[in-house]
Amino acid sequence: MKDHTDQAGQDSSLREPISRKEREKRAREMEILKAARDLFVANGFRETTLDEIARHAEFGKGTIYNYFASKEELFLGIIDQTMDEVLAICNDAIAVPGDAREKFLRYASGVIRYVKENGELLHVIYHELHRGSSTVNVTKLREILDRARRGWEVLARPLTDATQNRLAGTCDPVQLAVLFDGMLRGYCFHRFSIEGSQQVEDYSDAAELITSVFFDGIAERTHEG
Amino acid sequence: MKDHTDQAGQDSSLREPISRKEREKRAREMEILKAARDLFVANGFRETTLDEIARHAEFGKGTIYNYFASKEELFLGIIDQTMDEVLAICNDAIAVPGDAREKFLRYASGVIRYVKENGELLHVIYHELHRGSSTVNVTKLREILDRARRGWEVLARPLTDATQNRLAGTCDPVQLAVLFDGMLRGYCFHRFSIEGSQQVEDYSDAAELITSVFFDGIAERTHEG
DNA sequence: TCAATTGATGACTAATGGGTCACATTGTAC
DNA sequence: GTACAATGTGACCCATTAGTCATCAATTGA
Repeated sequence: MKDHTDQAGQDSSLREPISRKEREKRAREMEILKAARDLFVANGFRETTLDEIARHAEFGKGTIYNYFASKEELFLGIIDQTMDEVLAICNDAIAVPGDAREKFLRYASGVIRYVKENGELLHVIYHELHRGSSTVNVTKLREILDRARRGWEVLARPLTDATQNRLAGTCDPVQLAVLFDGMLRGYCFHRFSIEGSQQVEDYSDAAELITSVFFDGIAERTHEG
Repeated sequence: MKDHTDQAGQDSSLREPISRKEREKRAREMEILKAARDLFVANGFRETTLDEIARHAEFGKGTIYNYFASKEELFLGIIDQTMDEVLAICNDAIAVPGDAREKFLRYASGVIRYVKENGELLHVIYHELHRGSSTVNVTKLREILDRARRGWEVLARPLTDATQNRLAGTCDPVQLAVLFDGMLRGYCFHRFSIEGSQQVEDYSDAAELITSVFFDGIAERTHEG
């Protein structure tokens, strides 16, 4: 899906219907998305004005509307990107060779890094999802929720194996993935919002702690088989 | 600083500085808080207008301002109530006789019930906390965060005992309480927001699952001592 | 070179909603 | 009953902001 700019008129251009104009349009679209995202991350969705976005993207306000029909649509574009990225973290994690523990460890450090870099973006999105009705068109919302679900399903996959998860027969693995995700987000909230993120560069300790709690629990191991 | 209008001159009124007027004022104040809370729970903070609150409380809009200086102050009043209630759940939980596991089980079912009854109130509050700067006066915000912290500290207390927590020496028990809380909120988000809360009346299963994961982990127990 | 088409622009519009205030209503004192 | 205080009220004010559109600039094609 990459565009190759064969300007000298090679035949390959027949198989490449994306013109320069189209490419420039796309590039500008990405530019706007990028600017909007920066501001949403920093200030939240509702508290970011279109004028700010336009100024930050170095476009006129009217221009934004040549690319996105509304502020909501712009936001949906960003959600799309984000969901893709999070899903990528999931897929990357379960591709790790080894047992479920190692996959979850990778997922944990992936998410922590992502939240560190993207601030409250995920939180803002979850907040919007939370309150379906008013803000965002409902069918689009369903679609987004489905994608969130898909992420959990990917994570749950290694947990369906009884050798990886003593509760495999007892409860829904997706439920467990949700709990793991909850711990992660709880950690991130606590670390980056409550305590004022004092420049700790390495979060692998945290990822390991969370994974360890999830798989081994915090109780002293007794010798019951 | 209370005015005591002991009109009939009984001696007992000396020991009772709250006049009828004062009581009625307080009652009306609570009435307004209740109405505002209903709407915030249903629709969120920003999306609730003062006109709606006034209409729902059956007062004129101007009257609201005789009791609260601003919409923000009204919201802070609700946060105060909520923090008290959550702290009460914490204290109730650690008062349960038995080991840490039983206390946490109580906490879990308390929180799940609370979220079920109060909808996204907690989420709305956390969302506002998240984005300190703009919305809410900063010193007040610090105070609120401190109260959240205090809840975790209460929960962490039984975890400082090494017989209750194999990680007692290794990591901060407050951190662990945060993780537990994260699982709870993850669960609630998933149950009440993502999946459309199909009338399940009993959530003790969930509370038990979460507690079990937290204390025992999901890994198959091997016989390593 | 000169239309013509495409696209950028920001002053403007309309709607929203927090906050105010002059007036109305109720309660109290004598 | 009258005067006075305290409290309730909603029409109004004004700042904010999503969205529009007449106008302008750039590019294209002949």
